[in-house]
Amino acid sequence: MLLAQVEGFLEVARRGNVSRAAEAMFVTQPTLTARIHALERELGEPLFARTRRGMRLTDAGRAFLPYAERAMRAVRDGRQALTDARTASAGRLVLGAAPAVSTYVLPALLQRFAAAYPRIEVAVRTGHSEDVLQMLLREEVQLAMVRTLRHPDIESIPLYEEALVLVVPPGHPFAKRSNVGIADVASERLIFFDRTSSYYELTQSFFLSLGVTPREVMELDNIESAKKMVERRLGIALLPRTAVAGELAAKTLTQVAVTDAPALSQKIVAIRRRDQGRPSGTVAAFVNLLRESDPTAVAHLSSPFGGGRGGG
Amino acid sequence: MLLAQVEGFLEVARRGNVSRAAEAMFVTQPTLTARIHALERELGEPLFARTRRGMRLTDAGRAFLPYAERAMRAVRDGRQALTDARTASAGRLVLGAAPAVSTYVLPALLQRFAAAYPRIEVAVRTGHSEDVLQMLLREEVQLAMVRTLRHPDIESIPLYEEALVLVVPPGHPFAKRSNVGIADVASERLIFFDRTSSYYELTQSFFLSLGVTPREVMELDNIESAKKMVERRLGIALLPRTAVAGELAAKTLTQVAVTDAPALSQKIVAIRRRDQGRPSGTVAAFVNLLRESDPTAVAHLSSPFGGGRGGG
DNA sequence: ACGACTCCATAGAAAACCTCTATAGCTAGA
DNA sequence: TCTAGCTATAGAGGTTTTCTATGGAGTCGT
Repeated sequence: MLLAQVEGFLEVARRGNVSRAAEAMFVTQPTLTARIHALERELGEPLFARTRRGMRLTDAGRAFLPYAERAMRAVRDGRQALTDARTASAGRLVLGAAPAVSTYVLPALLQRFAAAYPRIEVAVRTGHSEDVLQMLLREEVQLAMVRTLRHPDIESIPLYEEALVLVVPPGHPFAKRSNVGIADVASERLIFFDRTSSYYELTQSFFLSLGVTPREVMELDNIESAKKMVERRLGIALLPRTAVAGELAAKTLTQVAVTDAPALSQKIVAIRRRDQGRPSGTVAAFVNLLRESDPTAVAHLSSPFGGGRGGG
Repeated sequence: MLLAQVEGFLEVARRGNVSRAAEAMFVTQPTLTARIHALERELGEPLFARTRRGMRLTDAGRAFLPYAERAMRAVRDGRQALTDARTASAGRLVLGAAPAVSTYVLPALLQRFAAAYPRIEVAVRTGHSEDVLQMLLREEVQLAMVRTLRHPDIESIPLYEEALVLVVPPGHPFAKRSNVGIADVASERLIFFDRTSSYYELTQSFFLSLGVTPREVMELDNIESAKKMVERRLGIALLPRTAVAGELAAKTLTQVAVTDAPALSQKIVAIRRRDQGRPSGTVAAFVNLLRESDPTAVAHLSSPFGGGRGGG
């Protein structure tokens, strides 16, 4: 069965006249007649009753009609869906993101994205970078924003460098001192978050590499809680710059520079399955927005502590 | 776009491998490759990313996939619908019927029909014969059961002859007399039904042709009410035999033969649009049932008064 | 009643398309 | 380096499709 036959069937059914239908379809009447005949032969039943006035649907034709319409509509909609996806005017985008990205970076990005592409439906799956990588490999997400990872089947786009900054409650002694060293930090009550997260590993090895052993006071499984703990003066913490931007601005937390330690930061990248071909449609639209956002929404989130600026 | 291309797309998407998909579709690999290429060219976008291991859907391909499936399903279901209709194993049958047919003849018929073809959905539109004819011409019904009508665009199948019989309440003087003449009838209180119905016209001209003028007592717009009136001894009536079969059996009404008048009856036919081609599927199934029913369910409804027996 | 008109069906030739076999190109893995 | 497994390509052959031209049937108007 050919779609041209189905389409011809619909056109003839609509107009009750082969000649007009043929004209409308830009073919000759014998061509369309042949298509109808072929379709009837294949279906084993006349779809039209031939009358003096033209073609009328038989009961069989009437029974087939809704299915023919459905098939043509499916094809038409499929074409439209591709056009939409190509122009990114509609479609669906499924993103994966590490928790810090999901909570502190994506909202602003998605706000801009939704404004630019209102008809694209966006879904976000949050998880630790390694878990998100697995989602990507299983094709549960199309694009993921995580810390730098290595895997043969993915390719990465550098996004930005996220600094871990030392935050203390307002009025904390460190806030007034001009010189805070890593040894000072290690002797304070420290608040860490999420032992299963890469941040934990990163911060631990940071201290170890500097020859100091932090005095752990508290470990929480999410950044929000850690911030609250610092605000309640239960300790100080090294937290992602993006996660404390609001509190720093509101002066409910104070950032303290550590003078004798290198910048502590982590590269955030967008990753994608290498075998997925060129990013197309919705993904491409989002990636473009990421690039554009770099000097603005994302760049200003880069910390003066680590100072890094994401590649583009 | 060809359905073969869409089908090939689905098969390749399912298996992730052109060669296997080709094998499954009983074509060679280059053929299927060509189909995929043609589809991609027509849609203006690669649907697959070619990898070492085979073919993976691109985002575009994934976007198109549900539509392709929908289209193929529509075609498959359409084929099935035609098969069902041909074997009358499923489908829809829309009948038109005159009130007396709809109320007194169809129930038994449809009961048998539903038993024979349980998956056929039946709808009945009731109206006066002329109205039902219009429905048929407007293709709102596929087949109609009405009194004999003449119209160039319809063809008729004789069904049965429906007699109008004289019914009186039990214990009525007529019930005991061996000889009731038309003059006797005309002098009784008569109950008619529905001036807009053909029955009214028929009964009126019946009396007129016999030179008697009936004394009309009551006119009702439906047969059920007329029967009730007779049962309450408000008069006697000429009613369709099929409509009083139950009451006669239950002896709540008594049939009286009129000795000096010809049979009064009306031919009931099934009509169909002439330009609809051979009755197919559900309609054919119903027509066959009508024919089979003639000696049984329908024939016994023919009245000993009129005595007519529908043609077949 | 006749002729023009409209409609679908058919014939035959030309063109387009599809499908095949054979083979190339590429990559991964032994 | 060689083999295996994948898709892409080339070119021939054959089927299919499409066209123009015409037939045949019936309707409508004069």
